[in-house]
Amino acid sequence: MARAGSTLKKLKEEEREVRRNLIIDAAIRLFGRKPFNQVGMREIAAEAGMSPASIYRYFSDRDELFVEALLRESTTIESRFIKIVEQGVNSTIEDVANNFVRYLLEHGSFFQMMTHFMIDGGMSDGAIERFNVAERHLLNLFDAVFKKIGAAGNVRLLSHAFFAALNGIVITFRNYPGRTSEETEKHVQRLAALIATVFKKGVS
Amino acid sequence: MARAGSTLKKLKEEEREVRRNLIIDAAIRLFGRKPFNQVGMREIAAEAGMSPASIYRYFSDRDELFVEALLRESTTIESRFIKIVEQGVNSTIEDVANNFVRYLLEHGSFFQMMTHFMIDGGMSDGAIERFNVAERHLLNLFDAVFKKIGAAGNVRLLSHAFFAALNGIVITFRNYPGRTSEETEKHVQRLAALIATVFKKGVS
DNA sequence: TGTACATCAGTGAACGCGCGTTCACTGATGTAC
DNA sequence: TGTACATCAGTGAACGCGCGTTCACTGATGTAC
Repeated sequence: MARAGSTLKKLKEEEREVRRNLIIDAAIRLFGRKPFNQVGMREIAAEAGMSPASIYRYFSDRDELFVEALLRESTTIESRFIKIVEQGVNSTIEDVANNFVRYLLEHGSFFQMMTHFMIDGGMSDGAIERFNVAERHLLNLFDAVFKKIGAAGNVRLLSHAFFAALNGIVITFRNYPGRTSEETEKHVQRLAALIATVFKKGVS
Repeated sequence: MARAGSTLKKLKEEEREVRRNLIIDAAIRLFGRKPFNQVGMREIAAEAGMSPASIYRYFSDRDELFVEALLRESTTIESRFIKIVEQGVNSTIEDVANNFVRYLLEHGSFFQMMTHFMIDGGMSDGAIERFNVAERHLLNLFDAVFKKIGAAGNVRLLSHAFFAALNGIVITFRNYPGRTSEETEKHVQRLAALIATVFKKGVS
């Protein structure tokens, strides 16, 4: 009895988790389509196929949902780069730069949430800490790449500059007026390649 | 009579221009203190010492005021860098990088408006064009600096990358949690100096 | 197996608030004769 | 110079809307005996 009961309880919890993820997925999909502060609870609910009130069965408020979404995407990008850097045999700076900006361009959701966090701020302390953990993991990977090419001096500082420069490229030229999205992508990748080259030549 | 009349009319117009500028000044001051979308018309009115309704005697709507404010700051930064680059005898890449990030850190207003424009978009076509003119002037100055140090290849592409990298540094580390504003400033300037060095070594 | 009760996910409608903006009015200044 | 009228900047109060969030309820599922 107790066994059966606890199994059912577990199933219930799992189902609940599935629902929760459905909502996060819906939010992430919408952030990929439009700016952060133009995505409302009603729209997320519609995208997830439920009523706005239902979301509040799973998240205490808007911020909690957004933080979960950001953290989920942070984990995704982190594991993607672990593969690229640690498992890839020829993971050059160019590869990393190219993959990073491609990720930002493709995952508009992550981009929107990250920049909103950086510029407007206002996240809870716990959320900030969790986001920073992911960011630090990414920086560790960058460190490894710079060490591999024999960079001199403070490697972490290089990673900071590299990370920030790539962010800046995407932020500055992602919405450049009068360009098609193909042109934008191409330009951003050219600039990312340039940054990679300049860093490669400049740090040794 | 006609002369006196037109003089008075002119004075009226000048006075009107002064009032208009008071409002823009107030808006810019507020953008320096808090994120873009947390500055409302009521607050701007209070800062300018008038009623919210009065603002609409000078600007047709919120967007028009914000665009004027952004363009004003764009002109300011432009003339500041014309001085630094063209008149300064020793205007190295390092100087430009340092001045640029310092400007962004000090003029939170320009930073807020620029990033809002880049990330959220949604400005009128005319405003975009005017903003781009200012941006292009800045890039021309960067071009001149790169030419001076004998950069090879596509100089404008270098300027794009340099501009974007510096933007990225400020955006990424301006709000870094757990740091005082002095530490932040120092870190940003260190990274800007690093970017300048890397570019200097990497482009020749 | 059947019945009475408890639990809880889901929801349409409403609440409360803040925002950009407009309305209807006042009062000061300029103009005409 | 005095008087009647026009213009227009300025404004307190209100409008209308959209948002995050909560309420009060329904109905399905699980539990006890």
